[in-house]
Amino acid sequence: MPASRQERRAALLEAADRIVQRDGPAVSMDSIAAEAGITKPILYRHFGDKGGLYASLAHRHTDRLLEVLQTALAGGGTTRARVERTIGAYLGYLEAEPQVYRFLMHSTEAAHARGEVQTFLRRFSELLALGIAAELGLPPESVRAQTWSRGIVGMVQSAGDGWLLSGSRDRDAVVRELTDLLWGGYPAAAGRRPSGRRRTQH
Amino acid sequence: MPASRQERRAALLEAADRIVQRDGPAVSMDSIAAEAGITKPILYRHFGDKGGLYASLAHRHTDRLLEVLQTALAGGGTTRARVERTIGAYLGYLEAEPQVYRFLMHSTEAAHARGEVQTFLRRFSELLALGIAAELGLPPESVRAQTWSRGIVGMVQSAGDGWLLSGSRDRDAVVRELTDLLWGGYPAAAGRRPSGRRRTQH
DNA sequence: AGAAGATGTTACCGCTAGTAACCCCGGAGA
DNA sequence: TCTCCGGGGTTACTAGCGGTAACATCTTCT
Repeated sequence: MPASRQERRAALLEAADRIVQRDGPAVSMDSIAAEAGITKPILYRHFGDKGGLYASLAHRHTDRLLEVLQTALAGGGTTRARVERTIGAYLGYLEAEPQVYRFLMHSTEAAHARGEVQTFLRRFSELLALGIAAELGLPPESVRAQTWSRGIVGMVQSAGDGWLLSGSRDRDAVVRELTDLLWGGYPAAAGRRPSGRRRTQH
Repeated sequence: MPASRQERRAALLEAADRIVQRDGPAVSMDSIAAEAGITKPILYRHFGDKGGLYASLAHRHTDRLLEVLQTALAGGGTTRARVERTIGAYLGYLEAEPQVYRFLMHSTEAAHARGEVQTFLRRFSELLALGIAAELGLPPESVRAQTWSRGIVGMVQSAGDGWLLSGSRDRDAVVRELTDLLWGGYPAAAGRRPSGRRRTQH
């Protein structure tokens, strides 16, 4: 029955995932073990500690998401098209798996998974920074590109969060709004208005 | 000795703050009580539970920060000047009190304070949304303004985080970079480059 | 067959959040 | 002066958690 070590581990993660989705992230190791049909020490043999388990759990999800985003970003088309596609992919993921997202981002008890999420954000951010730097003809280590990429990542993440919270309205509309924002929509719109104090600046 | 109930409470928060700054956020209620020179049940009489204490603790800081940001945002000057001033105020706060910031945002154990931080972000975001809507002549409940404001808040927060992490370089440079990003610096710079696939788009 | 090692279990430890029960002391009423 | 009473304080406890040591069992190689 024990199959290979890898499969066993995968089965355990599967069980852990199931019960976390059902009972929320504030779940005891005993419960997880029970759901998997085994007892605690086995979990510890496989994952070291609770942090390790949650990290593995988070890793599966973030890895998949990273791949999706990477693909969306690397595809063809204009810069704007690629940005829109990537933001859309991210929001699509949120829409498809909101409970996973909430587990990763907002679970108060799953602070252990935080590290994986940070790593994910950092990795994607670095990726994006390289893309931006290349596109702008800046050196790959350009701090400007890094600041921008971190900012963009945070922007999409935060806006996506709010979007998810306020009962998902049309996804594409949000994607377009965010892209507009990146494309200078804010000062442009303000400059166009009479109440705006100045015209387009630079 | 017990002074008024309010003062007592403030003194307790002061003590809690002290020990959290010193020993990190993963601190037991016993330690906090000891630092305050009393015992546990008193803490519970004042704050209900650990979550309540951490929430109060967070509230003091977020309230102060919110006021700072509100002031910076509401001041005079061009739109861009006000944005720059507000971002600068935020980064200045991070620079001045990094350990407080880390406690609020990244402490794994202080997940209890999370709620307060969320509230803070939401409140400021709503404030900003109103400002944006007014400036753009949109209705106050405009979802576009809301998406933008959430996005901008997240952008600054995330970029600030990265900035703090990578040994604070010049703050004003980061402020300018972020403002540039909001003012359409990304497509503008990309459009100017030969490697960009197209000219300014839109 | 028998040793070795993986796999699983029971039973425990130490620590933490949270609480019940008591204690002590200052003041009001007789 | 004695007594009652209420609020600030403490001790001592419970329940449940993460984590581990020690024991049992089943497989497999020689």
